[in-house]
Amino acid sequence: MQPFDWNLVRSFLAALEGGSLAAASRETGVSQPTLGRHIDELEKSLGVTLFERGRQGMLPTKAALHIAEAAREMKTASASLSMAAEGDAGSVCGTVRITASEIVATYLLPAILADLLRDLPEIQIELVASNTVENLLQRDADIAIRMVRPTQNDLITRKVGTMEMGIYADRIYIDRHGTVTDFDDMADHVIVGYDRNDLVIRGFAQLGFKVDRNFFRFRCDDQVTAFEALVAGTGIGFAPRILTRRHANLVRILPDIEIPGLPMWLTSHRELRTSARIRLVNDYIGDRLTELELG
Amino acid sequence: MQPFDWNLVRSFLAALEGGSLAAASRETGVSQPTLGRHIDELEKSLGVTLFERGRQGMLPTKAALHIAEAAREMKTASASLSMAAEGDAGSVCGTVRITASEIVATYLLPAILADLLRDLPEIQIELVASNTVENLLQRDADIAIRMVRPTQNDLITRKVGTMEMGIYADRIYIDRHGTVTDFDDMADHVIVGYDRNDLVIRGFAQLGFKVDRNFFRFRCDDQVTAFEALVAGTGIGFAPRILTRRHANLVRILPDIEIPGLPMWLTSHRELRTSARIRLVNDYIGDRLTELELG
DNA sequence: TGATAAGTATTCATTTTTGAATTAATTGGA
DNA sequence: TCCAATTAATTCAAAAATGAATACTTATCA
Repeated sequence: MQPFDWNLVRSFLAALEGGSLAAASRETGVSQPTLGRHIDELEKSLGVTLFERGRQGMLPTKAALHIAEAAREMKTASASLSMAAEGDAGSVCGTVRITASEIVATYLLPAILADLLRDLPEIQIELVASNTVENLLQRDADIAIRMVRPTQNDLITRKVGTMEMGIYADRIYIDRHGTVTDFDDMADHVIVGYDRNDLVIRGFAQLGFKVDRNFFRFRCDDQVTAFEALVAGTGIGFAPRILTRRHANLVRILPDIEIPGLPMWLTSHRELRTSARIRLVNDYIGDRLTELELG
Repeated sequence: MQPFDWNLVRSFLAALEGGSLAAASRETGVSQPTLGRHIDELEKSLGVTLFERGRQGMLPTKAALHIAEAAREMKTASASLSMAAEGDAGSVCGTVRITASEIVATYLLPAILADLLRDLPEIQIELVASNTVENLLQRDADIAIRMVRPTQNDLITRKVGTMEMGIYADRIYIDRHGTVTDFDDMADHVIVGYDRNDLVIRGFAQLGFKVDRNFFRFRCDDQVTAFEALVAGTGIGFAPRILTRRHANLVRILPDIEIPGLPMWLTSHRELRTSARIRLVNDYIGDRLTELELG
């Protein structure tokens, strides 16, 4: 059994995930002809057809999907390896890549990062605002701040507080449509909500209120946009209480309804704890987030 | 963070496990200058020194050992990948690599494999007689026959019988030294045993007889050599009963002492069961071993 | 139907990687 | 102390991999 060229696996994964050689080429920076040759070679050395090519992009065969799992394991292990090495390199200067939910990245982190950049002059920051859970094991980011506790192993997680939520509307909206004194009144109002995230719906279910998607008359994928819509007087909506303090015109509605708060988790790969640089940033952000008055 | 050349990891592992570039070169078939350059390049792209070179071979640094685990994971994943592909390729011709304990490989398998080679003409066999447990996950072999149940996950294991043991001596020895009627008599005799394997010692402990290494006056690393020594009349020893049938001059001693038998496990990687070729060989050997009169 | 866009394959000059041969350095033993 | 053996580094010509440019194929849509 002679081993195959491990680099071919990287090209294979890129093609599989990109859906086409062209996409993979854009993603990886490797030229499209090279990627094509890599796939050819991998197919030859494994004796298996991996893609039906042509038409529109490359269509993975069953064999390709079968192989994919092991290929991702290789990628994960390679990321572990470079992380382990990074720890040994142990330099404090360089880039740290952070991912956070849209709300946190937009409204909470900038102030903290501004101070961090001032206090740690050798460090550069990349901030990715995204609600999709990046894969820390494959090092899509060094540090993640999320509202759900990560399930992957080998991650170091620290709870940095709970974001208390409330129901709010802008005074403009209240003046125009009257206030809400009872939960049942809300059926007559414009409710602002997120399109994809069913967190709020489940939250209501916990409280005994049955609502579905149609409960929200104004829906929006983007949490930041939804919050700004709330501030602009579009309707009634749910918002982290810490954000509403900055807007004097936001009025709390039905303060008696207890909405479960969102826990905030700061996460990084265990290997990264051996990297002085990332540990530094991790601790800095963690401390600052913990200090915030989230209630 | 730009990714590094994954092939460098293979060279790194070879150098680490071989202990020198030259050894790694012999092992992998890659030339020694190339391996050296690979290590250089890996060190450069990880920013870490991996080996103190010179003196006698290459001395791994702490960083190298730190990285090694992830590197082995990559190797394991790559083996998984090629095994998965092999199943999809589904060809019946080719090589199957088998590892078995010395006794099994020497005395039991040859007859079986002779038939197998006749019945399955497209298949080639590599047989490794070794008491060290090879790593099936890294594909040191496709099929393993062992006296201990493998503990690794992702392995498919089948018990193919229990090798009953007995205490024997050749008639030559008996004639010269007299027979043994009581266990305590054995202290006056030459006992043949394996040097490293403490299985027999533990077996005695289970039976309530306390013996230590010095109990064996003739010790030998090699199980096959030990058995042949027994046959040649060197002394009294333990042997699988199935082997003693071939030697009419071997006399069973103290037949009332019940020695626990050795279970025999036939193992292969789960992915390999999807390979028609290996499944074929696995089942063939499994059936034939099961049919043996091991008692 | 033809224009367009998006994809894969091919060609070829350039760059990179490789191994055979050789050199240099170190170790262990007579 | 010198010799033999073993090791890593260097040199250089040959082989392999790469990307820019280009050709080819096929969906999509007016």
